[in-house]
Amino acid sequence: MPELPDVEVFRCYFDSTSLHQPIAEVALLSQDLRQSVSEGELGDALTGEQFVRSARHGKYFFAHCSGGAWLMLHFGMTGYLSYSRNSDAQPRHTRLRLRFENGYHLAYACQRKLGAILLVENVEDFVRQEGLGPDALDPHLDPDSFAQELSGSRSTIKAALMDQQRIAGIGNIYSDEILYRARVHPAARASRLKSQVWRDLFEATGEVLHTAISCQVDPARFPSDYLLPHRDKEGRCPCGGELVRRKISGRTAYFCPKCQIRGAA
DNA sequence: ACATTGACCTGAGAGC
DNA sequence: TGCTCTCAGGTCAATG
Repeated sequence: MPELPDVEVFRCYFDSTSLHQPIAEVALLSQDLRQSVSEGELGDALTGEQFVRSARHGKYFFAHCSGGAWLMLHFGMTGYLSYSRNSDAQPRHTRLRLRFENGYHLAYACQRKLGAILLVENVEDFVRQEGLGPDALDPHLDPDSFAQELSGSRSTIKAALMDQQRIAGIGNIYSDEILYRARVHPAARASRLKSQVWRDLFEATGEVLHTAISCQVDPARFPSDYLLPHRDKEGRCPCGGELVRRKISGRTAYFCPKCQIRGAA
């Protein structure tokens, strides 16, 4: 699940629960995530310290610790955070648990082990090392640089939007929504799109991601003319037509062939 | 050098 | 009920 809007909602949840609280204990319950530090390293960096602020780049979450280190969490396909009073109320697939001195726990849960837990020295270096593109909601991102980043791809526009090295934060779900709002066919070749299409895609990206965050990524709260509430096998496009479900660039895409004709072959 | 494919991991849901 | 099969919103190594 977790794409940029999901991670931003996690970040706000973290800020409202876990900032400025002394950390009493660190428990790493699985070491076999996609990437992980050891429990010892985590304990050394976090125990007795507190989180002073958080950050996000694309789908990556960072928490700055008073000792100087940043805790980096990536949520893979199934990760989330949960803050609770009792450790027995913790989620089933908790991989990391922090106990604060106030008695509450913050759990990082990840059913499939495709997430990551790392310690990094600073966010900018990490982003550079990973080769991540600008965050999709970076206020410095403008329509021209957006178009330039993506039009260099020889792939489909859907794959280009999901390429974290070009623009960071967009995954399978929100690429579908952005393409739907901009009325662009997901299999359109990125290199062939016209400048007006790029402007509409840029605008749709900001609108879709901001809307998803303000809806707390709850599909029931999305505007009804969005694709997401209808994005399932039986779903129909708000225009009344049938949605197509098809693998495009290796991922399952949902789209309306009547509405999304721009760039179609 | 670039894009595409399959593997990674676990569990839910469909179909028999 | 229980078994097998397919699929899932992310990434990365291997392949073309």
